[in-house]
This record gives sequence, structure tokens and C-alpha cells, in this order.
Amino acid sequence: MSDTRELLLDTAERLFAARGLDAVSLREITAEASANTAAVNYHFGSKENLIREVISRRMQPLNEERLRLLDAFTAASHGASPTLPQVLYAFVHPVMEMMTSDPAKGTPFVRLMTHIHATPGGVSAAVVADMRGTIERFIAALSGALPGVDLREILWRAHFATGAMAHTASAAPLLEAFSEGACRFTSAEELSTRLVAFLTGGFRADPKKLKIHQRPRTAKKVSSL
Amino acid sequence: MSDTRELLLDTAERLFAARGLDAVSLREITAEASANTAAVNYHFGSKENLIREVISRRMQPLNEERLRLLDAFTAASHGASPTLPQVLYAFVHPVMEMMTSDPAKGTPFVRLMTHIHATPGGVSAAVVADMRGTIERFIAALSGALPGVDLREILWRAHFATGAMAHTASAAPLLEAFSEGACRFTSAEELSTRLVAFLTGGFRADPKKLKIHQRPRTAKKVSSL
DNA sequence: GAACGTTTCAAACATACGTTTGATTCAATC
DNA sequence: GATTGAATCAAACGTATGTTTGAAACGTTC
Repeated sequence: MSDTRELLLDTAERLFAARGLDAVSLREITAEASANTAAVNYHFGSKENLIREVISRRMQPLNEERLRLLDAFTAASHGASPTLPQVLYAFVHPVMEMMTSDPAKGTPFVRLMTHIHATPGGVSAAVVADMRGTIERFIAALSGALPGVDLREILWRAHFATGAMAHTASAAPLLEAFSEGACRFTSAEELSTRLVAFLTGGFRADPKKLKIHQRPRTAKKVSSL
Repeated sequence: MSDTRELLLDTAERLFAARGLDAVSLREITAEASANTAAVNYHFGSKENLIREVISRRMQPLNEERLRLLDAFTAASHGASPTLPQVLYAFVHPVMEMMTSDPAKGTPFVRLMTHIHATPGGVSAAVVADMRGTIERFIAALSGALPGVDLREILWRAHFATGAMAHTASAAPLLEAFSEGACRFTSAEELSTRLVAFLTGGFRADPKKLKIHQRPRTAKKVSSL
């Protein structure tokens, strides 16, 4: 096996994440990888295939680790359903781990995924299809951890949670800049805890008990007389 | 004033959102708008200026509406700090309103913002700079609604919340497809309520009380003897 | 060490891009 | 109705893109 292939994947991933998929040319990738201009087309066939490989190379082990954690929690509680924080932790932590342990590889990937989420019709459909099994396992686990909650409600909240996680990772520099360095990606464990706490609170909230507009506004009218 | 300008903005917004910034050429935009190839460069100077205008055209009234709501809540409570749900509602609702009232315009814009969030270094910095005033007002409002909570913690949670909101809007089709039509963008009020409830729960959660890994595992060892 | 499949290479391919140009049309003003 | 400034137009500019090509270099295998 040539290591040019791996080198191309690494370089592509890094450049893609830094400036988006279309902003990076194959020439740039091959140049930075000290390879020939034709290298990408030789090893992957096309730019699109390169992109697919870049994604699936990280997505696959990521989802495996997620399911492994989910299984571990189930085993630890002697077969009972994992708790809500556990399910969320299994979903979130592998991503945070990827971000902190090797930001040079994690950041690109997560940012890439965000780009893809917001670009429907392209590679997006294929990626989601690949994840379908994992997603369904997690939806089932969430249902188990939240008995009595409507499936539709769970799907909505899972959607919110996915967004929080994705944005947290992909737009991290924005927060770091805005907070003037106060909010930084350091420990994966700390970050996961913080995020899981937030999401757990969100999943347990009851929309019916929410009060936004104060109801008793009649008193106001009286006092102005 | 020529209406070619407006038409170009509309067309650009729509195409950009559908396929990303770089994937759409000026020729495509001008062709679809039945304008000349040089029209964009005449009216806006460059493609980047076009992008800036596309964004700020929607971002400005959006942020004005957000602040208007925040002020309205403050006034309604006779000058007291708005409650947490109120602050979140003011931040979130104008976006949901935009999405539901005219999806053909709202979806493109939100998706565009997500693209920009995940592409650091480009237009991103300028956009965030434009929003700085609005952001600071909301951070202050959140601090007021959450007395005793560390500013750093508030910034993290605001980051999570932004992600949930952005993803909710920009990746809406993914959820609709996955739920087989069960989760759809219908009423802005319903959607805002659902999201605000989730975020309120998240903001009020205490990370210190979170239990993920069960602590007393010593009993296990004993039982296996 | 000859023959082989794999990998690399320099060079060129056709195409598409953002932008510029200079002429032309148009509506309003004097 | 001539003049003026804004708007549109067809055409071309230079550059960069993804991809293809055919020859050269490489490492194995017999």
C-alpha cells in the first residue's frame, strides 16, 4: 500500500475543513502532500470520491465508538436501559474526544459534516443513509430513557441536540474569539459533561409548563385609571 | 432604482442556500435572473460584496426584531429583567418566524449562515462583528435572567443554544425526511415554544449534579465472588 | 535480470470561472 | 430634441479548475 493515499486523505481533510469543500483545489491538495497533480484522480478517481472517503474514514469509527459506549452502559446496568445522560454522553463524547485529542484531525471533520448538513441534495443523503442504523439505535435508547414521551417530541429534541453538538464543535473558534479565550476546547470529559448537562436539561423540559407571555395582564389596565 | 439589483439578491440567496457559496457561479445567478453576465459586478462590484449584501439584508431586520422583542419583554415587566424563556424566545422566534412565514426566503438565509459559521476566516469574521452589539445585549439579558451563574458558563450554553437553533432551521429537511413527515415546519409559535422549552431546560441544568457513570460499583465485585 | 503490475511524473486537455471593456440602450433633464 | 448619467449588453480577458494522457520510475516475482 502506498502512503501517498493516506497522506492525500489527511491533507484533503485539513484543507477542506479550513476553507470548505469547493474552495480547495486538487492541485492545492496534491502540492501540499508533495504528490503529483494526477495523484488524487489515480488513487480516488475523482474529487467527489476523495470527499466521500475523507468523511467515511472518520464517520465509521466514530459511530462504532458511539454504539460501543451505548452497549457498555447497557451492560453496566445489567441489561437495563441506559439513563438519559448516558445515552447523550454516548452520542456526544466520541465527537468531543475527537476534537480534543487531535484537533488537527477532528476540527476538519466536524466542520465538514456541518457543511454537508447545510447542503442538501449532495453527498448529504448518502451520509445520512450510512448513519441510519446508528441514529435508530439512539432514538430507541432515548425512547427507553424517556418513557411516556411522544416519539415525535423525541425526534425534535434529538434534532436540537444534534445541532448543539455540531455547532459546538464546528464553530468553536467563534466562541473562543468572542469570549477572548475564556471558553476553549481543553478536556473532552469536561466539555462532554457540560454539553450533556445542557442536553439532559433540554430533553427533560416540558413545553406545556413553559410560560413566556405573562398571563395576568388585566391588573395593568386597572392601575392606569 | 433598478429592480435588477433586488432580483439578483433574491436569486443569489436562493442558489447559494441550495448548493453553497462556491458551488454557484455568477453566470448562473445572472442567467437565472435574466440579467447580463456583468450585472453582478456592475451592481455589487464583486461576488464577495454580493454575498455580504445577501446576508446583511436579512440579518439586520432579524436582529432589530430580536432586540425589539427583548425591549418589549422588559417594558412588559415594568423594567425588570426578562425571564430566561423570554430572552430565549426573543432570540429564537424571529428566526422561526422567518422560516415559516416565507420558507423560500428564510431557508436559504439560515442555511447560508450555517455555511458561514463552519467556514472560519472568510466572511465569517465580518458577520460576527456586525452582530456583536446584538450578541452582547443578549448575553447581558441571559446574565440577568440567570443570577449567580458564571459568565463563562453562560457563554458555553449560549453557544449550545445557537447551534440548536441554527441546525434546527438549516437542516430541517433532514428531520422531515427521517421522521417521514411527522416533524415539519408549520407554526412558528409552536416551533419556538418547543425550542425555547428545550433551551430553557438546558440553561437551567446544573452540570455538577449530573451523574453519568454510576459511582457505587464496588457491590458488583462482591456479588461475583 | 527480465517481465510484470503499480505508482509517479510532466504536460496538456477542455472547460468554467470572476472580472473587465467599450459600445449601446434607456429615461430623465435642461 | 440634444445631453447626460445610469443601466444593459455581447464579447473577450486572464486564470484556475478537474481530468486525461503516455511515458518514466519503482518494487516484486519468477
